[in-house]
Amino acid sequence: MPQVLPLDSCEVVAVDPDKVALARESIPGAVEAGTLAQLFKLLGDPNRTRILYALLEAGELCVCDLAAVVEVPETTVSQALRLLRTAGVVGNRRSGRRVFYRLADAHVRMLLDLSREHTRHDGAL
Amino acid sequence: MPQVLPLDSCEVVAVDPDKVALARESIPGAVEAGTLAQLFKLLGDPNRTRILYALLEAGELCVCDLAAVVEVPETTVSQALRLLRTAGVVGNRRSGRRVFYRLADAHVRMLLDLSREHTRHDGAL
DNA sequence: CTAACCTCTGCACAAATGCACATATGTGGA
DNA sequence: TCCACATATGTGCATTTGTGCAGAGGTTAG
Repeated sequence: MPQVLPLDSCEVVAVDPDKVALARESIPGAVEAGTLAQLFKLLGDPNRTRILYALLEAGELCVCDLAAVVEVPETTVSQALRLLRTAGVVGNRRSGRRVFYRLADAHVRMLLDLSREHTRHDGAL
Repeated sequence: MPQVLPLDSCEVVAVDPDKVALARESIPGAVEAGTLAQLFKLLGDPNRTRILYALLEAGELCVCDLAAVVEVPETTVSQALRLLRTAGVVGNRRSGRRVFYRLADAHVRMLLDLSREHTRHDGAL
């Protein structure tokens, strides 16, 4: 029967040791997983979600217009944009007193498209 | 949770009324945004993230092997899988005492691929 | 049938998160 | 210069979320 070993012993009794070993090497490490999770967490709030889809549709919007689209106070929008900006999900451009925001890159756009298609195709959740 | 304000307080002074009106019609409503956010929120935890990438690599794994790959207690894995299962992100198959989990559909797989590529391409965050 | 095993679930506590208020920064016009 | 406007930031509170423990299904072997 399996021998009791320190933590890393999990794989000794693995049902499918090959897959386990392979997966262990391939999956994101703690750091990369943290980064990925951070990204997803940012998308995991209805307000931020709607802000991003608004930018996906409109291309570029200032804070006050975003607030109008999403129907939340400008403060909330600004807060959300700060997080998204810090994470590199959106970029901004200053024009006079206003600051216009846009999606950062094509990956984000594809991500949003895919996700919406997913939730529509099979009503996940 | 999102909060809805009286309408007139926001949209009257829109800078770009056309875009605002267009975006307002196109973006996910409260319900769809909630569903999307829920999906992203599920991916927004390092443990769940690694579980999903493990399934992406290995194709199918039982709970105990997943615990070995991700290096967390089986209880934690089981909890995570319950959430993912409920949301339709993963599916499962029973074989004897074991339950094997897999990614639910191609959308999820593409989502994971895209995301990892994104965080690698430009070190987002 | 009983025992051993794998997985699932409810409960409780610690930690993280979003929101709104008040206030600060920065910009353009009188 | 001073004021009005657009956006940004810091703080506090209410809520949510993740995790581990203990015990409950459900399944196979003896």
